[in-house]
Amino acid sequence: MSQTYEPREIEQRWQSKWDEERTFRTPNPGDDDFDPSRPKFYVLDMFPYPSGAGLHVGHPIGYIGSDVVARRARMQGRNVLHPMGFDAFGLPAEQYAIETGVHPGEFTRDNIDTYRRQLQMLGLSYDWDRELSTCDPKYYRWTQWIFTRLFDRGLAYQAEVPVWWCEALKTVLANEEVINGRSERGDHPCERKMLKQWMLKITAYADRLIDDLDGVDWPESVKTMQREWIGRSEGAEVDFRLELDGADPLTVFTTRPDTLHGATFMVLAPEHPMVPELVTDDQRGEVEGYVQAAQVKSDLERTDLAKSKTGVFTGAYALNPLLDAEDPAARVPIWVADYVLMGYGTGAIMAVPGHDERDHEFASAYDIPIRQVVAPSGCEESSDACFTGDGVAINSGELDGLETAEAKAAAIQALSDRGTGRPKVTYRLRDWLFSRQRYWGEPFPVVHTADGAVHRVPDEALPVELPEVDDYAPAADGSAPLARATDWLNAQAPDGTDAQRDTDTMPGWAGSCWYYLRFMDPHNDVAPFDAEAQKYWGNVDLYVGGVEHAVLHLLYSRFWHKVLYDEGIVTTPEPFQKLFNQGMLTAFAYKDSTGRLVPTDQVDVTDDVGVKRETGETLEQVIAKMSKSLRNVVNPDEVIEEYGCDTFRLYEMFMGPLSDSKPWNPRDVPGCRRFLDRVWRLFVVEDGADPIKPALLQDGDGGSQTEELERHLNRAIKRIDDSFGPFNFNTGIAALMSFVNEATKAPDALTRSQAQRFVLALSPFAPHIAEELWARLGEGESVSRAAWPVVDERYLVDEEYELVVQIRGKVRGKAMVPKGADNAALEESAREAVGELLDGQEVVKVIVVPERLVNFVVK
RNA sequence: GGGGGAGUGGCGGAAUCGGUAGACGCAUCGGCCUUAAAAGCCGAAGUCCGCAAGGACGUCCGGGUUCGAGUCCCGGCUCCCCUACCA
Repeated sequence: MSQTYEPREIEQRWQSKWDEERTFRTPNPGDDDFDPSRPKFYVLDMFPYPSGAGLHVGHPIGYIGSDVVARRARMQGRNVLHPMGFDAFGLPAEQYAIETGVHPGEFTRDNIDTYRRQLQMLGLSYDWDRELSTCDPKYYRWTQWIFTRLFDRGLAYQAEVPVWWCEALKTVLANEEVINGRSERGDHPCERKMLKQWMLKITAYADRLIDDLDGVDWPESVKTMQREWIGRSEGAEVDFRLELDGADPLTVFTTRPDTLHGATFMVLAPEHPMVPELVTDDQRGEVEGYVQAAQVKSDLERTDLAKSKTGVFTGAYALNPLLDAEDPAARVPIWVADYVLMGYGTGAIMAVPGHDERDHEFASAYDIPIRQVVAPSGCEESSDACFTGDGVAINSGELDGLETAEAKAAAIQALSDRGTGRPKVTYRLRDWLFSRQRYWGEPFPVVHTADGAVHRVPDEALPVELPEVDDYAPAADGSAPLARATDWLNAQAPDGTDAQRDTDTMPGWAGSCWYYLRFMDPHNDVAPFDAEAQKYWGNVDLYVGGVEHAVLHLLYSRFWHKVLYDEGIVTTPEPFQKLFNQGMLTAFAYKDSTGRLVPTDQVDVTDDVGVKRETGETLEQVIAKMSKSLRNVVNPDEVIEEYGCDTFRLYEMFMGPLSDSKPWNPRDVPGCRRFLDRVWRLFVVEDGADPIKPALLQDGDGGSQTEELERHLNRAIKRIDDSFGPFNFNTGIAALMSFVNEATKAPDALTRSQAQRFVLALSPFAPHIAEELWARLGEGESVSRAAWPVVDERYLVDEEYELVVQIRGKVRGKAMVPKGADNAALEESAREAVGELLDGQEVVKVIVVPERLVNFVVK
């Protein structure tokens, strides 16, 4: 029998064994084999949406990283929860269903099978007994259950709101799903419409969502994005009385009440409800035309493309509440302009062109007066320029001389006294639009009675299962597919009266809001999860995923988690203690002289130079995202087929720090395979008959070379350990490579103990070859449950080291010196090392840094 | 416009505290092995000058601090990611 390294055979054999023996099964509190003395560790990947295309090599880089962490934690004696599941409701499956008539559930199931197969091929140590899928009624029963808790608390409500309507998708989309007026999925145009929708009151949690970020170990950039997304801003609401009999005052929001005296006009959003009421007859035609034009403009046109601001005068005037009505400055004209958005604040502003860039731009365009009311500190001059910073109030009556902060407070006080204003905190965050007129999602667990009341479905009647329909497409009028499931539609309210089910479904984000909790107890059919299990597992210790979820998923999950915390069913205020974002995996692409990217399959690459096959033109190598159009997408199946899964895992970890974005280079992959070949040959004589070198089956203590190897091994394990902090496994793997290089040069010096510790240190990265060598070393237990090797500090220090000798900071010599030598001895050795180079030089100063260098400073 | 990150050989990337720049891997070149090739093993290799010994220059650019700067400070350039009229 040949003893060559055959990764495919080894990997398949061990994967089957792990599967059969449930090697990575994680017991819960209460299970027979649960050991409460071990500390818990919950490592979670952001679970994937299983698309039809399968995984590409960029997908698993985070999964491999978290798997490496999970495997080491297990070897360090922790109870490791490391599960995987699928985010399975959502638009792509439904679009596919509409196009093909295939049930989205069937399509999704097939995709999940592909994903599961691909994930299992990677040798990831998941506890597959805990696998879940958000479209499974056993799962979404509890998603609905949580929704009813939100409903009971008044956090879920229906309202007529302006929403993004996507005609192509025939559904509403959340603000976040619309980018520049086009749908994020599919890039279809979208428009604003008023529709009755389910909303979740996430704004009630805005402050807690900001404040509790302080307690989690997340990248600062993600915390910043969340804070900015919530966008808390403090200021005041100010009421402007209109010069119009019987009209309600016009309320605006401002963060700068101190600049109220500088308000020379006001602006309403085109959608503002008071526009038709206050516009004068003279101006009506022009205003209506403008409002209509704004309505059909996409957001893209209203923002990006519109470099200059536009607007029209309504003919109406309002009165500044801080000024005497007789004061001519109190009378401010009201304009309509689309740079003011209905969705923020009150949809109306007081415009202070002296101290706001946008207002300044508008005033300049329409010749509106600019009044300076804040002077930069220490400078009494005022100018026509726009000053947006803090300073001292001027031209502001009673506020004059006050610093900006004081002036704000004084202005708010003055307004409050007059009953024309009040302090106000506004958030950029809107309530969460939570319904879709689609089929493939969780039905709402509510029924509507004829009297217009909404009743939530009692717990025991959950889940409200999705009915079968024969057409998944929304109707042309925008009514949901579920409206056609007539039998299903008719239900009863809890008191027995006739009722209708809700025909909307929840958005794709719903299921992912709490899946990390279900993993703690995924088969529970009397509760979303057992209280004991949740208490033990707590929150996620390490959550690994892409930065693209920095706001939406992570914000929504945090919101639901806090609601569950208030319900008393989770014990931590935050769901994810530490967050880590893996970098994006890119690929090389090639640009021709016109700067166009050439599809990779039309490029020949030799010696890192790309040449366009047809024309022979030399191309410039650049780094680009992997994309279908560039044909530079690499499929993991092929890499694993050619080199093996251990090589694939090792390469992905060896490329660079896990958080960095870096290019996949197919030419580098064989280097990692070569390393594993060398590892193998260190243990196994390939053309021999023994499964392992016989010397490795006995304890031995070797000679001086063994001692030297021991240093290398301890250094390598130290670097591996260190790499788990910053997730730069590339440095740890490099140290393992160095060890193998040394051991290969002295093959007889390697002892059994060293061989074992090396295999253990390698095992998180290349678990299959590690299991195989571990077994061949005669060990019966899986390497994944063996104890992680401990560094022996004594081997990290050398008794002799190389002292660098510099003259004026330039390296001029080296000397081997014993550790612990005193400064005088070091200087003496240094003088010897540089010899005559110091002759005739005047040494002004000698810098001695023990363990490092000696530097002679000469004139 | 705002926020975040990054610029080191032909390429991916190393370099605890300011202390030998380029670990490890790829590609390249040489040697050994072989009838030959592949594989493997051993070795060279930042750039420039030099036969060599050796020297000069080198971490995006320009200044500064220091005995000594990839690392610290000031100014500028380039690239990537996110975000975008939020009053």
